[in-house]
Amino acid sequence: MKSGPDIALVASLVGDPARANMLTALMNGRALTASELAQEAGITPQTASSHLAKLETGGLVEPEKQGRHRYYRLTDDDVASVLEGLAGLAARTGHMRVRTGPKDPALRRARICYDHLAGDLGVQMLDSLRIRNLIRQKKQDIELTAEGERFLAKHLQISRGMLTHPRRPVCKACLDWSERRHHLAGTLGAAMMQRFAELKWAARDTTPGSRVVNFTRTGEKQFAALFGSDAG
Amino acid sequence: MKSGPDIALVASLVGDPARANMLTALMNGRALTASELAQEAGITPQTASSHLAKLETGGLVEPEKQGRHRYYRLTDDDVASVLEGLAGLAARTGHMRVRTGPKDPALRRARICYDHLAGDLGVQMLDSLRIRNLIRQKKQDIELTAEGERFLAKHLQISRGMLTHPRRPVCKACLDWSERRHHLAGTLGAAMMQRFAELKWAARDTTPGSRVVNFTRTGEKQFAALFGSDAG
DNA sequence: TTCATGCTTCGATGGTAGCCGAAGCATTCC
DNA sequence: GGAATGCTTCGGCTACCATCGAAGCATGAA
Repeated sequence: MKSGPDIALVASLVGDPARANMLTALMNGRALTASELAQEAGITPQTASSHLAKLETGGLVEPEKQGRHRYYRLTDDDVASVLEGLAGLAARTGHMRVRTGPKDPALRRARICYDHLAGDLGVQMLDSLRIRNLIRQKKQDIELTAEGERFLAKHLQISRGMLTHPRRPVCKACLDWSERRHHLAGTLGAAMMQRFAELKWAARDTTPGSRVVNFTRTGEKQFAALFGSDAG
Repeated sequence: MKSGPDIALVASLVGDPARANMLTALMNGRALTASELAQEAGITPQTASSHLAKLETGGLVEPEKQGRHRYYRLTDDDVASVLEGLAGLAARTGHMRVRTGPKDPALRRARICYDHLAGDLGVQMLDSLRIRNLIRQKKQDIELTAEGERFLAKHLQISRGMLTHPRRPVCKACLDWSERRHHLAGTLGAAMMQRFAELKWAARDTTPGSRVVNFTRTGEKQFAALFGSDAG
């Protein structure tokens, strides 16, 4: 009767609390074992196994066998993007998973979204790039300008060649759930986040499962110098 | 301990097939009544009422009372965007929602879309009108040409004056889910469908809740003469 | 008023899916 | 080899929720 993609099937996968917790845990881009995901969701391994099998056939996660462990990761950042979108819808109705904890402000300020920077600083960065014509954005589509290439090479030692990937766009807009605006995804978003880490500007929170990104004092300065509202 | 929006709550709303069908029906941006949505989802009004209440508190749809009808529309395009994202994920796993039934071929051929003709014949009709310059189409916007007015008056006894409506456009392109192309909506689309019925060219299927439109033998001939690929 | 239509609430039912205990493979370590 | 770990499969239990019939409001028509 109806045709078109079966969104109910995918949505119901995310719709279960246990699976949703697993997926959210995977949003930091790292692969986790089945046991870790079980613990994250607060269920027994056998139940988790069932859930993970469903997520796998649904194409949301991908397994990687390693010894007697089975590591799972999100299939790609498209999945992450949809999850962030859902988070955005949930956020504005005020429905949070649990009461806002002490880490919440930090999470809103800077966090990992799959493999790129999200939160206040992530949005701010994309804004800055756009305003200074380093990228050109048409709704969801973003492309790097010649100026942008020079900027990246000069300040972050990122060359255009590093960013090419057979199945992933260089730039992509990802909707930020805490800011309700876009931040930068794609290989460029990933490369920049990686560079921030390498330069010791920022580091992921050490507590396992956390998505918080902590900026160092100097990192924050450097970041502000490049992408601050009064930069350029 | 967990923070962040409760994505499971929102996702589970979309995860139910009936609700997903309703939401997909609302994807064209138009508001539909509760009954229409019930019919779209293939459920009874009382079940639909329950679903719509949930969708409303979940912030996915917004009601608008009008007389004794209750029109629902998607809250905004953020919701639509997330639904598209989910559709994208579902599409690449090859999971389509195809409920094959005995009526299915008939439904694909000709059916009611709100109050106008949809399906293969609906798309064919719009194509024919466009090719013969009876209408002028710019993406979603369609306008009737002078030739078109003459054509309608001559062959279907439809005058321009019958089509004016305070809140509804004369012509509009409506995306056809079975053909994935546009068919004709608006007051003209409705008037033409009504005329087909009056002329006994076609009639809606008698089974309640069905959207199938059955063409009579002579009706099919007349329709083909006007809008067939070799017509004009 | 009386009737019809559109929608909602209530109550009961049934199917489905999440959940865990127990057992079964697979891999690694001793 | 045997033991331990990580994960999966199987079976049965339970809880939830979609579903519909019947009845109750609200609005509009006659």
